[in-house]
Amino acid sequence: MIRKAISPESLGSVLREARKQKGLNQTATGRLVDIDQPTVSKVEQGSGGTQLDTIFRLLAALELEMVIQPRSKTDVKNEGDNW
Amino acid sequence: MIRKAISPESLGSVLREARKQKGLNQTATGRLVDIDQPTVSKVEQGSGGTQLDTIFRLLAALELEMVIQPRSKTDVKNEGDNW
DNA sequence: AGACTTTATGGCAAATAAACTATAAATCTC
DNA sequence: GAGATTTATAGTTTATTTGCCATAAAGTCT
Repeated sequence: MIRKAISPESLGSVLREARKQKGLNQTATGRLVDIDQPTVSKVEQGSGGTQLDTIFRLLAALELEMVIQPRSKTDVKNEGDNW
Repeated sequence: MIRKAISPESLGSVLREARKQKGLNQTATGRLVDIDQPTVSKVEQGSGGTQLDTIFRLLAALELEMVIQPRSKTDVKNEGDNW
């Protein structure tokens, strides 16, 4: 479960993973927060042109939150099965 | 130091705080990653229309990283001074 | 293989982000 | 309070996102 998002692509992967773990498809996810399926698809594929608002909408739909922190050079791996 | 970003507005605040702590102004920050000053201003004010790519550029300029995690209902406060 | 579900891609219209430049407004400094 | 720096706002232009609708492509299941 990758959680660190260092680019639109990796963020897209994180969102896709989270969505699947919730057993949702793109259509259902989008419907929760008024985003159409093609847009969800593009975000998950890592479109850097995605608008910030769309990201926060998706985070809400997937019950996720964003944390901003200093770059951890060391901490490369994600200690993690905690979700 | 708020680090949890739950909306474009709070993300803007986090970025502004981080920028100031690095002793940078909007012009200098933007120059690091090819974003003009007015755009930095808008992001810090919380424009939801900001593009994701612009956010990652700014995170890079400020040496920050984004982490996505399950929403923590409890963890309201930010245990703090570690940055 | 065939039917069904899910995801990806395309065109169109409306809305808007960002660069650029300029300038107004706010903030700091002496 | 004047002067300098920093931030906010505005107009114009270009490029792009998104919703909408349709459809193609890929994946799943019996």
